Amino acid sequence: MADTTAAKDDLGATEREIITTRLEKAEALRALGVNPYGNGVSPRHLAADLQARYGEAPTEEIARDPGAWSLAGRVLAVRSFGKAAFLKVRDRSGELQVWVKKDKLGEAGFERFKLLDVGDLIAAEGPATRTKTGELTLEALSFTILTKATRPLPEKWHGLTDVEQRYRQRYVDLVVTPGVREVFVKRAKIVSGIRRFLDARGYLEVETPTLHKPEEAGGAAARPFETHHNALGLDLKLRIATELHLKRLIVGGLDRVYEIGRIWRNEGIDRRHNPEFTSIEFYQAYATHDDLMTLTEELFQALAVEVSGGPVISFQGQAIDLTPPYPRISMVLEAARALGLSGEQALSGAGLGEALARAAAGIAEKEPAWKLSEAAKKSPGEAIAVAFEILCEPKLPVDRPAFVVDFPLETSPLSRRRDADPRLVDRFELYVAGMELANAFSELNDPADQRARFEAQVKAKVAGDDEAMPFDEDYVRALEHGMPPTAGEGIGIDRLAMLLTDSASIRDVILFPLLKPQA
RNA sequence: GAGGCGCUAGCUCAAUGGUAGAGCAUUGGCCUUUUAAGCCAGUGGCUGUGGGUUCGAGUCCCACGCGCCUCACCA
Repeated sequence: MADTTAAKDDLGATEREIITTRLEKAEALRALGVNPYGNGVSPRHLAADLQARYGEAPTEEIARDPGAWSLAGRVLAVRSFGKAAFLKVRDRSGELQVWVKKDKLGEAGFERFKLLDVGDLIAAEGPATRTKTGELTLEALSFTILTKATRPLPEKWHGLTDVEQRYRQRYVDLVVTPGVREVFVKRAKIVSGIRRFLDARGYLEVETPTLHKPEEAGGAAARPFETHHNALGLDLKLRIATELHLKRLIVGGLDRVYEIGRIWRNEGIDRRHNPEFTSIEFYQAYATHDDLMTLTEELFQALAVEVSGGPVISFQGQAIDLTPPYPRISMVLEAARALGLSGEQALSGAGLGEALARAAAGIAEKEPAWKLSEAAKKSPGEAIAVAFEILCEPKLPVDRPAFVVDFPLETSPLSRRRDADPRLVDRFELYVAGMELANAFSELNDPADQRARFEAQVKAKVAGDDEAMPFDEDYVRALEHGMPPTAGEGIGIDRLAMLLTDSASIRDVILFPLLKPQA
């Protein structure tokens, strides 16, 4: 019977009544010879085709054109007049009004039409016309309900505003919330734009393992998800970065490689973090981190133009100009200056402890003050990084991106040492709108140095740093075969999508963000 | 993990501690140029869950669940 499906579910009386009624309509359609879940209908046109064909053409011109247009899509609104109705229909290209009239459809056709509900998927065919109000409209000579929607859509004016439901039922969100579809179209453009950009520069797209043996799960400071392969009896981790495998390919002579792929990090969830996210990492042999700054500027400008229509974007009310060049801001010098020291003093640790204590005393909030004073116990390089984060990061430019350069060695276990100052590495991070969007460096290719850095990581891990990297012996072996001088970069695709779609939360650029199960 | 805010009909929202309401949707009636169509008449509720205070709880208290924001961790 029609209501068995509805009765099984945990529904309120109103919703059950709606579903029951719609199931009865589906049965009524069957009785009239219409399969409420039919197929085999392929529309020959899109809503956008009619707009493109007629544009602002006057009514008389459209009337001269006998064109039989054929559309299919979801009915989003119905304005019914008894023997005629106007439907708002949407397909993947846009929306178009469909005008259904009893005298055009005939008695039988109109009986079938009367079983329509908002939300149903339909196909219609007929000539175009312009209504009295000037709206381009398809006048249906034939009309079919293709798929019966048995659940009601949210209210037509306010739509779905409960963000929890929007994320849990993204299929509804995409139907009723304006702009959601556009965000994901833009996200797709960003990814394809990056591919085109790198492909044009001779890069090869590759895929590396996402299941890592425990010793492989490095390339970043993060805690991994753990899993298990039954047949091999092998504990595995989901990758936290693609870095170490991609650089093995540089050793292998592929020279320019990139991978766009999913990364998993077993950490907190907030506006800028989802446990699984998408990164692009690319590596270019015979390039330096300076080369990558230029390349990054070109890429970001190109993507802004492609996705937003110009280099100046608007993010959360702030105009941001992505036109190169972006300022380079020295982590060491800025942190030192904020502490009242010279860069040399900060790096050598001279007066650093006192300066950190002074700075901590000058901060009202407890947490950052505590972090600053704790930093005095760390190495100068680590202390500089902490001081920069607390004292300088909030002061980075807001109306344009900024490269942070001059990273201390201790914070960068895979980066190449600077020839001019071995306490620093050739590394930069790109900050836009307060978000870290990219991280890049000239790669460390000295296997002995890499071995020492891994050993330091292992020591840190033993000392309690559960984000320190494991010792990847095979990666050192690869370096021993010789990796050409190389620069590499990673970009967070989700954050880039946030930036270019003006989205405040990473959940707004991930189709199905991770949420706790409902009670 | 900590703090703040929220959870009422399918959806969007009301309701001094005193009979849970409206709009949309839905159902029935009228209507062949509407744009959140209109007019008339109906239906629809375990107020997130569980305790407590009270003569009486959507409202006050406690616990729990889910979400959002801020912070911590992090990209």
